[in-house]
Amino acid sequence: MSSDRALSLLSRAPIFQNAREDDLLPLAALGHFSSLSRGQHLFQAGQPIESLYVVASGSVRVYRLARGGRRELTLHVEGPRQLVAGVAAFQSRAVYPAHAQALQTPTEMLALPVDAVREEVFNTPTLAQAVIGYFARRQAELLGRLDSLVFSELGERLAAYLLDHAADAPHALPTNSELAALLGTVPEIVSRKLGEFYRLGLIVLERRTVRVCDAAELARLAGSLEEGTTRKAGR
Amino acid sequence: MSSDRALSLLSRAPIFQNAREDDLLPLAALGHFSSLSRGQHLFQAGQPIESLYVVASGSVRVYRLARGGRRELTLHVEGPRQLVAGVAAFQSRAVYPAHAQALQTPTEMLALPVDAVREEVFNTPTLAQAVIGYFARRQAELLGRLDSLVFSELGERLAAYLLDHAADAPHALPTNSELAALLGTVPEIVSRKLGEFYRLGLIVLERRTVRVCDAAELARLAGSLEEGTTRKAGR
DNA sequence: CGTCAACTTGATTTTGCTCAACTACGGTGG
DNA sequence: CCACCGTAGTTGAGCAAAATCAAGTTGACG
Repeated sequence: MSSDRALSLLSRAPIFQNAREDDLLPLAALGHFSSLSRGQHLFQAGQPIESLYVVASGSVRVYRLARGGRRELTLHVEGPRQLVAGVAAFQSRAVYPAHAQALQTPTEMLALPVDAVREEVFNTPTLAQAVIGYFARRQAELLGRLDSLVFSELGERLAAYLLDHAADAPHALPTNSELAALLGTVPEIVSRKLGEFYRLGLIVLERRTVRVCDAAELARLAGSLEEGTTRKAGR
Repeated sequence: MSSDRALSLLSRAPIFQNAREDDLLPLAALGHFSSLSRGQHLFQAGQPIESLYVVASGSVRVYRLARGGRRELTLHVEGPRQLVAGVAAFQSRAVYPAHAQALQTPTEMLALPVDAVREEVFNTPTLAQAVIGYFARRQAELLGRLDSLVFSELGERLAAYLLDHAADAPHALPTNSELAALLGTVPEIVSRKLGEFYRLGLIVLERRTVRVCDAAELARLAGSLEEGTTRKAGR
């Protein structure tokens, strides 16, 4: 039965990890699964908000457009058990503030009606607490994005990305366009910078799979942010 | 008695607007007021979080530093009844993620111990609801900052600022350094752009007071974001 | 084998940053 | 009352990063 699957997914989602299964039952009963293929949209910015989603399998990219679609910025990429549109669901605004698109070919999503979720969260203190913690974490992440985008230049952001994703194991790179959206730039520049890192012997590229050779040097390139935050405070 | 003042401030703070006064009493009793003069720090990034604050009078700027202090980015400017460090208080991280500094010469703050606030919020469903709503709004604002910083260039951001603050009544500009921190750039560029707008007849400047003359043209300059979001969706 | 999308690369332009000089204004103390 | 100083503002010159435009190249797939 589909609501069994919904329940088991919900109870393992980080956002609901403190809830008793009983409290999740009504939500699980209201949820329904859907499946998307790569590139399909879960929702688009400006559509009225009806559901929030939990990723069951695959992954979803949440992004915003600008300059008439010429540029895009990826806000999050969410994998299994993660929430999509979780924050938007609790805003008074009635429309999604961003686009969401499946990245893999089957990407299965559990849709939950926002009203039911809101009611359930507000009536279950442990859930409310979990949601508050989740939002706070989310905001911390966003602040990090914000100042890396404002303060550091592309080389630093790319180096940080590589360290994050390919430090230990080799890593299959997304397309340059996706990388560009993640880093807040355009594909050409990503191509150039990757080429530069390769020529410097910092990374090895083979059929879109990247391996870090000189992690220390990459860290140095990525690191100008760290220095700033290490400064000792004083009044 | 000081806790009367605390109570009246708390009960009128937007974040607590749904709470009964009874629920706020214990917080009011634990809070204490302090006074800062312009430039003094309420806290610095990296200090352990002990309190969150409600502005009683004056205003406070929350900002981050980078490049060893050469650049700064103002995240929020909060006036009376607004919260400072409200989100940070609910993160598990133990230190403030940004700096906070008084902008006016008496700036009075009510400090509340984070533990007490957390407990109170988690035990009072209406408060939890208010906090969730507040966090969601906050995140929406941050997303707006994010994409204006990533997608639009300085002229657009400055035009948007002017429309926001000086569209109707004349407006006393902050110093160029403060404006630069708000817009994510350096004072020189602000000076140049303001001069440019003046030469184009879009604004009038007189002793650091600005008045908008040609709102329509400013809106056009600020507006390249709007166009993007108006596009019709379709796949 | 043809086509399409992604990637690469070069040339050019724009934007913003940095450095440095210079001006205007508001005190302060002689 | 005036010389002095410090801060904020303005402006110019040079430079670096990134965006843009425009070819080419490669590779996957039908």
